[in-house]
Amino acid sequence: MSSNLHVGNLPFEANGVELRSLFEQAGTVESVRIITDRYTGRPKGFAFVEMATEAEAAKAIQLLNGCPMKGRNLVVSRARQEQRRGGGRWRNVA
DNA sequence: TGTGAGCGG
Repeated sequence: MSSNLHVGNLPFEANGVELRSLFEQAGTVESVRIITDRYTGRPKGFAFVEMATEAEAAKAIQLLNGCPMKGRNLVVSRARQEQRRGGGRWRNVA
């Protein structure tokens, strides 16, 4: 049970450790994943932060959304539907 | 490297 957060406007100078530390101020961070291009290996400039609960996720949004980080302000919002990492395809659709 | 959506363990 966790709530995924989409973090945009992420400075390329930021690391998952810094992001995690930031989000831990809002609650329990399950995991932090910085998105990088799988084909070029370049950072896409945004990340996903998994919070323990929806309440902490909401708190993280209020605390870290628009928060200045390394000269850039973060954009924290709820992640989209998680049907992206389902292995590339939905489950066996009838 | 910028308004973006994750494929790894």
